Amino acid sequence: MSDSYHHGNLRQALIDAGVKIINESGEGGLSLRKAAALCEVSHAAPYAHFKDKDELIEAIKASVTEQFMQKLQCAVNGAPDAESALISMGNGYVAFFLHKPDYFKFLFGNQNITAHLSTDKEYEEDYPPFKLLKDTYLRFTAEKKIKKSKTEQEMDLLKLWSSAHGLAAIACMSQVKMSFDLEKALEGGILLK
Amino acid sequence: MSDSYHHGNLRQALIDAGVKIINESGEGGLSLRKAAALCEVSHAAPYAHFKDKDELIEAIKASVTEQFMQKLQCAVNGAPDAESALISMGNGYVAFFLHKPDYFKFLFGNQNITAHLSTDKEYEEDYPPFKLLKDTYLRFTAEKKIKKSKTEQEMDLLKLWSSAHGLAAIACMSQVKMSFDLEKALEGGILLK
DNA sequence: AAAAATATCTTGACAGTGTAAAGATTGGTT
DNA sequence: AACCAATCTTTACACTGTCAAGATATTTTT
Repeated sequence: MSDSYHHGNLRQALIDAGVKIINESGEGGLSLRKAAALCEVSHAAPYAHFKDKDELIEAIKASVTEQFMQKLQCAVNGAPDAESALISMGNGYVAFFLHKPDYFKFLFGNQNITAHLSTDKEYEEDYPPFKLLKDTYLRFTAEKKIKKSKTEQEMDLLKLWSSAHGLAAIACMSQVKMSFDLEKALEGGILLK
Repeated sequence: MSDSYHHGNLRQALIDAGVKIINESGEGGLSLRKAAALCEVSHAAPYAHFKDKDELIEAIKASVTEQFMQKLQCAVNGAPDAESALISMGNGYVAFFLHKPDYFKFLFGNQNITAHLSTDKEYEEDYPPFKLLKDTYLRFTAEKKIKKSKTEQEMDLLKLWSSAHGLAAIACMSQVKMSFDLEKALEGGILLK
């Protein structure tokens, strides 16, 4: 808390600095030393809180993923039933990155994410957005009393996830010219017919 | 051709060295100096052929994209009609990266690709794989005598592309556990029902 | 409350990186 | 034969991640 030697909460400050740098100059502009400088701290100070540059990047990703999850959770919570929750979650998935393309590149640029398509096991270690998708999907099949084999369920999940993710990828990573407004098209149901 | 000072074909040798490095250690292991060392040339020699590291990377991407296009073109050429060409192109799209996940990360990790969804304009500058998709799709609508509005066509293209791309992304960038064989599922028609 | 242990931060150093400038070597052109 | 442009080397610099050693503050122990 004292202003001189100890920062007080350098760990979180470094994460916030990282998010700021990514918003301003993308992942390419992110360096340990710049983040440290933003926190007015020496270039080696981060090593008291992170083993690696990678470990800082992981923490920044977790922070951005929290924002992402908030948006997805909102979309799910605002839906009257599981079916429309699935749809508005997909729309929220794409819309989030449509407004923050740099976040997409940062999160998925070279990162590995853990996901278990299987629906009959523990999957607490799943990538949180995927876990939410799985839960919502299972709620959907329950509400609609849909009976599907395990493999069919897994394929449904894979299709749901990859269609939303693919649309976000194309929209964020490519210079796509189109005559329609993608955000409006989402509401119109381009994702899930 | 002489062994001493001039390399002979350093430009292509650097590109090949880059591809090799990416296959062995991913994009993270790629540096100008390592590529130069592989060609047994000084660390500044690449600057006679490439303005930037980025320019070398672009050239490497073009080389990998050629391989990719070859696979897609094969898939299209081997199909009896445009409809099955569309399907087998999508399968080839995913299968290519399923065998070379590092290529996916390298090509789409942080890169921008140009694509014009509009079907009634010149689009020679489009990303070649997308151009092939667009051509095949137009051939398909012609064969089936399908009449669609411009917007509908663009949305079809976007859906086709993003579903294949999304599936490849999920398969390559994530540690997904599934109980079925994705490659078999592709042949079974998971992509285009 | 004093002392010891720990967490946090600074300084200095090193190898690896991209890139620029200046000079050496070569092949092709006139 | 003389010149020119292309190609390559050498040298240098700023920036990066990381480590080691030491300084300072906080917490724990006695």
